[in-house]
Amino acid sequence: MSQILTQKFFNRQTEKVARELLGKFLVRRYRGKTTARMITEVEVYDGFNDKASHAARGPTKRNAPMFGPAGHWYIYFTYGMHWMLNIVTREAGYPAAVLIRGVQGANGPARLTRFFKIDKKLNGLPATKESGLWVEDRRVRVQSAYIKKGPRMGVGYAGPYWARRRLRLRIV
DNA sequence: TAAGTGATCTCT
DNA sequence: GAGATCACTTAA
Repeated sequence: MSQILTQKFFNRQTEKVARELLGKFLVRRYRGKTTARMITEVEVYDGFNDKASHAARGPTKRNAPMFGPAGHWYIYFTYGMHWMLNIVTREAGYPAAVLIRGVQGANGPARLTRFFKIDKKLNGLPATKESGLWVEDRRVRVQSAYIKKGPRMGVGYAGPYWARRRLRLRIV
């Protein structure tokens, strides 16, 4: 039995969503084939004040989905070759998202997007079957003892406070 | 440890 | 319009 996560799931506190996303399944339907992998690692980017977030300096063309409603994808291109996948949380107007950094068999945010054939075509689309990329609850329970929190990767530019906050969660 | 790679952002 | 930056990966 599996259940597709709806907007309601994502329209909550970002840290809570991130915590509960661990153990859920990222599901991709692409050219007639469906692939699913369990989410194993995520990072929180929450609010206007988070200096590590793209939203820290207000809305731009790129980060627009972060300011939109929950349950939509925010996908951006970086380092000239990598796509990053985020799911938007919280209500419209409040910029927040969870970066999906790893699934079983594809560790690393850019590896996972390559694995699932994810690019800008999905940016801004909702996490539903219609868009071809969504998240399912397949009743896997991840106990807190198996979740490790640590500082987010590659955000040293955000200053010590925001760089050190333990907003990266992964299953160990 | 460092190179690769190009869109996006922030100034001029 | 130019220059810097970048929520990374790979190969060494």
